[in-house]
Amino acid sequence: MVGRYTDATARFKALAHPVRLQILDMLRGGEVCVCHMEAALGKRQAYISQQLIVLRDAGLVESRKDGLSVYYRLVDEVVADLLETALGPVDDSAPQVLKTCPCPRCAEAVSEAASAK
Amino acid sequence: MVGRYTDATARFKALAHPVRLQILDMLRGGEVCVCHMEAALGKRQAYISQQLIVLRDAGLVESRKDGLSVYYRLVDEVVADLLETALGPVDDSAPQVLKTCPCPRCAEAVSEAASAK
DNA sequence: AGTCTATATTCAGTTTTTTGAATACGAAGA
DNA sequence: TCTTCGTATTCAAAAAACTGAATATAGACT
Repeated sequence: MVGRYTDATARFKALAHPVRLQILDMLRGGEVCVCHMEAALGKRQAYISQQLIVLRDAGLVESRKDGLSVYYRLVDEVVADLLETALGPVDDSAPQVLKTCPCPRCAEAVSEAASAK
Repeated sequence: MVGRYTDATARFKALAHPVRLQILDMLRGGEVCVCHMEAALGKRQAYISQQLIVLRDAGLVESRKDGLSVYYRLVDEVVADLLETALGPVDDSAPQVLKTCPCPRCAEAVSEAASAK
């Protein structure tokens, strides 16, 4: 009963940061690799990694390793609900594939688009 | 489009504090005066007032003056929704009337209970 | 093994937040 | 008007978070 507020506090604290919110917003559309975030946000990789650690320590995101890339995703529906309430509905107008992202997923999509020309 | 995350950040920042969360949780049951919070939380009045200012500046609560007392309430449903998601359903097991609260509302209720003996 | 690539961690300087003490303000009653 | 009561504000010291630079790690490829 005593940790009820401190748990929620830790969660909100992690949410209270514009870059971290932006990352979480990206994750609403599904899992995303770090290089993707780097390309999309225009921030240094080390910086993004730092914020991801904060998010993971707060129990908001989980990660999965696939080859060289690490993919992050939201932990559960509670997180998604908080984002929905705070940010509104998911905006999927942002591109899912980025030319400057080196991960296999993006590289493949980009080369396919090029050969389809 | 640019202030989208900074707005939400400010809101989360105000939420990211155990005492402020506890105050907001109280307000889920309806408006509450400052002296009530003082009695319920066991914190000094000045401290509570500080936290209320933070909550008001973040646009989470509003206040109403009635005689000597000031009553606070949640601003809108968005705030209530965030609390619902983060804290779970409203817990109305806590006493609405406190013997150590000097506001008219509580004083009256306490004296009634005494005379009903 | 050596190298490259994607990601993670450490560290220190700077800025921001937190907290408590002291004090100010405004309304109501004597 | 003087006092009391409930609430608000100011201030400074302590604690915490932010940010950027440098560096470490782990896996894949040659």
